[in-house]
Amino acid sequence: MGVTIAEIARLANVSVSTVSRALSKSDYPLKEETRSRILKLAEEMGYQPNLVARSLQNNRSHLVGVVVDRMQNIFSAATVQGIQDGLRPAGYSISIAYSNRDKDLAMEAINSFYSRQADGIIVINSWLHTYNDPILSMQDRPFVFVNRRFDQCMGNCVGPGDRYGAQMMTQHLLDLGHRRIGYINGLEDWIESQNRLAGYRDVLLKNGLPVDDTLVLYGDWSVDSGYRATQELLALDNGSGPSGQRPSAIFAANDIMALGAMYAIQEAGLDIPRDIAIVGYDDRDFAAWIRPALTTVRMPSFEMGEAAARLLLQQIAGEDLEDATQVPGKLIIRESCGAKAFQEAGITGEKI
Amino acid sequence: MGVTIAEIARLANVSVSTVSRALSKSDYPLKEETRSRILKLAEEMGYQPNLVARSLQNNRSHLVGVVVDRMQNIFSAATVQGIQDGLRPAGYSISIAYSNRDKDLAMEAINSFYSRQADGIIVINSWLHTYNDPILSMQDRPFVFVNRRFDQCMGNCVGPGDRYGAQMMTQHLLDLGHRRIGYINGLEDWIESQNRLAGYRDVLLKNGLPVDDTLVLYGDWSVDSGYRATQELLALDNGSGPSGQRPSAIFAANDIMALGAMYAIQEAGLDIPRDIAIVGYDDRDFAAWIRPALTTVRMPSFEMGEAAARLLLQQIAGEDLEDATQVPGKLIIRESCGAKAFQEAGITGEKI
DNA sequence: TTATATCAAGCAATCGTTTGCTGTAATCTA
DNA sequence: TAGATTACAGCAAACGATTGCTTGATATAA
Repeated sequence: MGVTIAEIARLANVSVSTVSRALSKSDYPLKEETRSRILKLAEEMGYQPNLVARSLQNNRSHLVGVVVDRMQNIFSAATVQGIQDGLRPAGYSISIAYSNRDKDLAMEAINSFYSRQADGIIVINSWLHTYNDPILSMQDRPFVFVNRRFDQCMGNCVGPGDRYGAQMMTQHLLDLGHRRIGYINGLEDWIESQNRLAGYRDVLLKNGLPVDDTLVLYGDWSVDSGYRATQELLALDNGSGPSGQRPSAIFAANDIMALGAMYAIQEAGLDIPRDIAIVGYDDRDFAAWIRPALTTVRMPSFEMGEAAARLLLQQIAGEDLEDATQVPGKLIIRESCGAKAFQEAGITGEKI
Repeated sequence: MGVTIAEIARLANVSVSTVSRALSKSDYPLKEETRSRILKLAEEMGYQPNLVARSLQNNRSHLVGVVVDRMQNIFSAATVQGIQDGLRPAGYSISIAYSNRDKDLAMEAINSFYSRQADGIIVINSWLHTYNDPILSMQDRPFVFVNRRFDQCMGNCVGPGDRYGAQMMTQHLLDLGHRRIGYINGLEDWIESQNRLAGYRDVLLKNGLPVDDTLVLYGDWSVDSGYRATQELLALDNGSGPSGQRPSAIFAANDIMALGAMYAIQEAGLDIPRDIAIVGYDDRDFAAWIRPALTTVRMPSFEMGEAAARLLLQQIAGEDLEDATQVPGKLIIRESCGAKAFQEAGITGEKI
């Protein structure tokens, strides 16, 4: 199909080796005239190297396989973008396949990548909770896990700093003067739920505040579950002393439940954030669009992708890491937490 | 790295050709004993064919390159999922690169795919309105454009049936009894805006209704622009006869502006859908989460991906199409249009 | 029994590049 | 001027799989 170095060699009256070296070995001793003649010819003929042939020869495909659960997963998508940005400067392309959270499909994808001689594999894994088969088959080649940590391969893992993110957010609410903060967690067995709840607890304890279990409820990540949990929190207002009082702020473990919480609050005739503040986690696109705009923690999906690319490149270069990489999220302050009103009232960041 | 057919051949005491044929040429005359012995050995040794070597030999990479604008574009992501689903059964993998809406980056991606000997290329092109360079460079090989049509290559294009989608939605509103329907369009020079507006007009005209230009406003796809346009539409209510009356329904050309419209309506103390119905376009995830849930038209992103895969496979097989492929969207009826209340009131689908 | 068809499996070229080794001319050193 | 370097460029063997052609053995037909 395309132009080959053999054709260039014929037209330039040199051997294929000379063309090959003119094109890629800039340090090889070649007469300047010869080299430039070949380069010019290649340019004119529109030569594009055949990466397949090159791969076969050097045993380096410059291809990285990426496994995601679903393409539409917005977090995975951002991570893929980060991976690509991190890999492109090094001349790597990516091939992608989705697992649909199915172990067999994931295995199939990984095998297919290896058949294509991928130099490494990145698994964006928001679902595998235990370390098993797919990983075993990767052991001897460069690979990175994004989103899950496994003790057996800490150095190959990149995770979001969920605990740290929840700490930031909780501290932010404390700084705004809140002392009773409701927490709506996600499904109990998700690692995200555990880490975020831990971050919330960390900060309360550090500040000498009680962790009141009546303020911690569980949802299933859905709008409805956030709505119902909030109704429960609002019903706490039974006037029987501070411990029974409803919270002045609610921290939902994701934006979707936070949205449900907002509906419950508005339905109760209360104002956000004046009567009650509400914050979420993830920073999905709608968080900026709803009113009041949602204060939240941005998942560092893109940055995790960049980190994964770095890590993989290091492995390919032969270096190995000991510890897992944690990428911190970012506090996104909008309207629903009341920080703006707070600032406009001329109050500084001091606790009230 | 991996097991090669040469190693299998040595252990099986046969030549590499025999192994190759046992593994892939099921119709080649081989003694059954030999074949099964080789197959068993390959299985035991964990043989995985080297697709790079195979590609070099048969001049078929079974790889398809996909160019998207951004990975995070939720529509592109769904299309990629569809492409993968359509391509997998045929044994194709995909490589992906993003263009960031930059022509040079897109060209770079396309060239890189060709360097890798991709058997075809799919460009998910929700951005470039004219795109000559890449088209020219792809002319001689299989390729498909998703989301944009080009006269030079109609048969290689897959588009969403935006006009049809807007027709469906407008008809739906008419069926619910609405006669004055406000329309908030997107940016005027976007092809989406033009097609959707055309669909809205089609149905009004077909039903003998006037197309009142005071009811057609333009936004820039943002929440705010939908909000402002709706305020204008509400201000129409000046009591100076029917032509000055505010609409009883508003059709926004995307869900995001529809969200802004909702805020304007709620702020005016009106109820959705009782006082005024509001519908959108796209079916973004939040459309199902907001209250009232948004009636909208689902973009057939996934289905366009499947269609693109089919089209590409046909081209690879040597068939060529004449006409562009249109994939129709789907009407998603939720709460904001009032259809449910309508049905619950026992009214059938007849026009009032 | 001889000529012919059929079955099984091997030989070797090929795909496009890379690279170790070799060969030859030009240049340098003593 | 002889011998040793250096500078350029070609030969040919890889990389792993596929496949047209050939060969030898066996079965069938005349």
